[in-house]
Amino acid sequence: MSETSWHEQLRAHGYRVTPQRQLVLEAIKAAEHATPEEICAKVRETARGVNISTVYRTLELLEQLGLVTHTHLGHGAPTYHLAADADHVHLVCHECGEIDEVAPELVRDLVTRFDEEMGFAVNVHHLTVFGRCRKCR
Amino acid sequence: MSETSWHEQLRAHGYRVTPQRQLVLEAIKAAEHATPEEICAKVRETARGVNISTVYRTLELLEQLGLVTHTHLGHGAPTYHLAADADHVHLVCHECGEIDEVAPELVRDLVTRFDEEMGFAVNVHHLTVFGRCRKCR
DNA sequence: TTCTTTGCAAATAATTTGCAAGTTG
DNA sequence: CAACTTGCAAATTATTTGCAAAGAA
Repeated sequence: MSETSWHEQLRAHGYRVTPQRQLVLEAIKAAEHATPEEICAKVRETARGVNISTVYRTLELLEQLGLVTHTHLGHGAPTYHLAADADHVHLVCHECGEIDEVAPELVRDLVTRFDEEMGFAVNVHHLTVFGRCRKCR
Repeated sequence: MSETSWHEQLRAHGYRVTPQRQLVLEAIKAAEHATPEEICAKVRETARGVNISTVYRTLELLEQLGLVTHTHLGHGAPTYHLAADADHVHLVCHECGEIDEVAPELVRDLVTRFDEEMGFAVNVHHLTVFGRCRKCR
């Protein structure tokens, strides 16, 4: 997504472009699997701080606009990604906690099947599959 | 699972059979998709109360013994099931929140594929697939 | 200038923990 | 009775909300 594209996407919906929103989006770009708290910390490293509640509000907004997505990799806080980078499925090992990312092709049949057999459109970006990895079996 | 079987399973691991543990297990049996808070409330309906921290500790124990499992059906608290009843995959609609359960056969190919291609053993009980249901598309 | 957004502090929700008192085997 | 469990209250963690001040268009 280009630099200006999301500016316009915000404005088109009556929202404003603010430094805080830019900083949060850049932090998400820079970090894979960042929780709200981590995003907040990351922003503080490089610039003036952004309040944690602003982070929450910004994430909600960016997700609603389709710029970012989130998934749950465990018990704690959800993790956010750029929607453009999110085209993968997460594998999480219950045992060692390792997180792996695999191509969405691996679940293509599943998506097709759910669609055809029950009219359910799977959100692949949100999909996290738990189990036991090769090393921990 | 028989009445005595889990008693022995507890004892075999050095744990004790207590009324609280029985009540929690029965509440899970009676309710589908119960959160810790709901389990606590359910127990209070029918008998002397059980403290919420006891519920948490009991759930952790029962899960560790393989008697119950949990999954995440949304942002809030996780939901627990009897492991014996948990042989299904959850579908959750982002839009209307409806929760559906489908047979694990629908994901059998996925399980096989992850196993063969990456040595990853999928925990089907924990699997929740988010998306958009027929009505909300 | 007008309407949106932010920061801050306080409110909620979801868990977890320490510890003395109660219970099981 | 010794070891395990529970209840209770307090501490944590994650998230949300109200509101006045600051900022974008």
